[in-house]
Amino acid sequence: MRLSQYPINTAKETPAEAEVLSHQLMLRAGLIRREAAGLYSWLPMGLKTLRKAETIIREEMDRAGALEVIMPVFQPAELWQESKRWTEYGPELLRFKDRHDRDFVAGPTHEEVITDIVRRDIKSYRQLPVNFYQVQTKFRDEIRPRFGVMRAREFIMKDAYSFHVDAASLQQGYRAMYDAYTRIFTRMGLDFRAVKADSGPIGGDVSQEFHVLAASGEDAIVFSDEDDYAANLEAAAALPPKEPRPAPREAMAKVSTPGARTIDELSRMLKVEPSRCLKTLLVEGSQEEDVVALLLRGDHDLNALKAQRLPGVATPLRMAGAERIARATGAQAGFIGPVGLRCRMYADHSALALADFVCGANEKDMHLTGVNWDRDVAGVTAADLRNVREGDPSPSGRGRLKITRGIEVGHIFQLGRKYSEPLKAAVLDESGKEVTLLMGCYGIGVTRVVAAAIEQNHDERGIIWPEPLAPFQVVLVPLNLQKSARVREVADRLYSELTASGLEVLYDDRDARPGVKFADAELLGIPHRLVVGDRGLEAGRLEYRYRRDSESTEFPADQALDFIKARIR
RNA sequence: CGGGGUGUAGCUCAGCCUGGUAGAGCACUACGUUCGGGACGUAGGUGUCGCAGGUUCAAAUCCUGUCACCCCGACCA
Repeated sequence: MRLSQYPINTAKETPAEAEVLSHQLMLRAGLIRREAAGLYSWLPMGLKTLRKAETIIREEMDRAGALEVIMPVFQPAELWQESKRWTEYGPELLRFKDRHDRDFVAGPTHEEVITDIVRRDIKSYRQLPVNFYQVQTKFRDEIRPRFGVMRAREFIMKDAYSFHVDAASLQQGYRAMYDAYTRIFTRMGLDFRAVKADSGPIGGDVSQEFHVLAASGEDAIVFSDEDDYAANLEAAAALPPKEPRPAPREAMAKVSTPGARTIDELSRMLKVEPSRCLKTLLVEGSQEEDVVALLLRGDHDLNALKAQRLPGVATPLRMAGAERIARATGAQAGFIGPVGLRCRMYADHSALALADFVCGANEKDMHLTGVNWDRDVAGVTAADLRNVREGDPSPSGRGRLKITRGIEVGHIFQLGRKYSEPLKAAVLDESGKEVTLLMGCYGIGVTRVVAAAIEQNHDERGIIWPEPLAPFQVVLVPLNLQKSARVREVADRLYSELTASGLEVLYDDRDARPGVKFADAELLGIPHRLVVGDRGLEAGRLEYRYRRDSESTEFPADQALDFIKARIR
C-alpha cells in the first residue's frame, strides 16, 4: 500500500478523551474514531489489525471443528422471556420496539438464539456434539463505557456455543475450546494466562477466563508460584489458617475511641495492628429490612461475589444504609461489632482465628478490646469472605499466591442445562429417550484483543504490534524521494519485489521529511522498517530496523528480499 | 445511578473573573527554501463559542434550564 494513497491522520497530541495508553495510541495512530460514548468506527489501518485477529480466530475455531454461522443482531423478546433473562439481565440489555410494537433486544450475547436454532434443527444424538460460532457485533448498554474500545457498548465478539448429550462430551468440547483459545492467543503473540473464573450472569458451573497480562489491566489475577493454579482474584478461594486459635488471655473491656470510624484510625488510636482488629460490615439481607453482618480481619478486603452467595444475603450485594444500621445495632458505621448483635453473622476464617481482638461496641465512639469468640460472641457461621492477598497459601495446596493484572479477552463456560432446560432443547438418545442437551459457550472480545495487544506492547514512541496482528509487516521508508531519482528507483523496485513475494508492505512515498516518516512508522507500530537513502545507496546498502530494537543494521541492497524474509515472524 | 469536571477551529488549549472586532500552537491549502529523527518563511481557508431561553444598547463572557462528553464508585468480552 502506498501511503500517499492511504489517508492516515496521525496526531502528535494526545486527545483529552483518552485515559489509557491503548486508547490514546489508537486515536493518535488513527485506527479508530469515536462516534458517541462507547461507539467507535474502525478506520482502514485499525480494521486491518482487527481482521487479522478475526482470521486467526476463525482458523483455529475451524480447526477445532466449530461451524461458523451468523445470527441476527436484534432478537425477539420472546426468546429472552423464555430463558427468563428478559427480567434477569438488567438495564445492560438494550430493549426496543419495532413499528408493530413488538419487543426486541439488541443482542448482548446469543445463547437464546442458538438454542432456538438447535432445538428446531437438531433432533438426534447422532447429530451431536456440535459447536456453532460467529464473529459479530454485540451491544451491551454499559453504565460507563470507557478505555476506548476496551470497554465499549458496541463491540465485536467471537461467540461459540456447543451442544452435547452427556457430561463427558461437554467436557471434551470445553477442553477443545480451551486448547483452541490457547492456540489463538499464542498465535497472536500475546502474553496471556487462563484463570479460574466466576461465571457471572451468563451462568453455569465451570468457567475459565483468558487474560492478557498487562499492568493496566482491570482485573487482578492470582496464581501459585509453585504449580499451575491461576484464578481471577474474585474467584480465588482463601484457605483457613492452619494454626489453631490461641486461647483468650485478656478480659473484654470497653474503651473510648472518639471519632475512630475506620480500621486505620482505630489501629492508630489504640496502637493495635489492623490484623488484630475486627471489621464488621452490615449488608442488606435477602429478606425485606434484614441485615447480615460480615466479619473480617481489619487488614482484609471483602469479596463481594463470595458474600452474595451466602444464604440470607441480598444479590447483588448492597451495603446497608445508615438507617438500617442504626435500627439493627443502635449505633453507626465505624462502631459496629458482633458482641450482642442479633442479626445473622458470617465470619471469615481468618477473623475466626483471632483471639483478644478489637471490635466495635455498637455504641458511638466506643470499641471493645480483648474480645474472644465463643466466650464473648456466639452464633457466628464460618465462611470464606475475603479477597486473597499476595503471599497467601495457594488453594491448590502448593506454593504461595502472587497477584498480577490482566485484561479479560476470553471466557469459556460449561453452561450445563441453564438454557436448554427452559428453552426445551432436547434430542432422542440411542434408546429413544429424550435427553435435555448440555451446553457450553465460549467468547472472545475481538475488538478488546486489539486494544489489549497494544496495552501489552508499546513504548513511548507508539504501538509495537505483535507481528501476527500488525496491519503491515514491513514499512518501506525512502528518504528524499522527490529529489533523488536513485532513491525512487530503488524504493519503487523494492516495493514491487517485496509485495510480489507476498509481503504486506506499507510504502511511505509521501513527500515528507524523514523525521515525520520515522515517527509515523513507529507510532503505527509496523514491525520491520526498511530505509532507503542516498547515504546508504552510495555504499550499496539499505538500512533495517526491528521495531523493538533501538539500533539499525545495514545490509547489501541487492539482498533485501532474503534479508527481510529471514526476519519475518 | 450517585459524586467531581469539561464543552471555544479537525486536534491541544487560551479568552470568561472585570460584557464591547473570536485567538494561539498543531493540522490543512499554495509558493519558496529545507531534506537521515515530528523544519522554516510568506500567503491563505477554517468557528451555530454545545443547545435553548433570559438580563443588557451589546453576551463566548452574567443568570436559568437543557444536552453531550470525560473522570471516580457497583457490571463484563
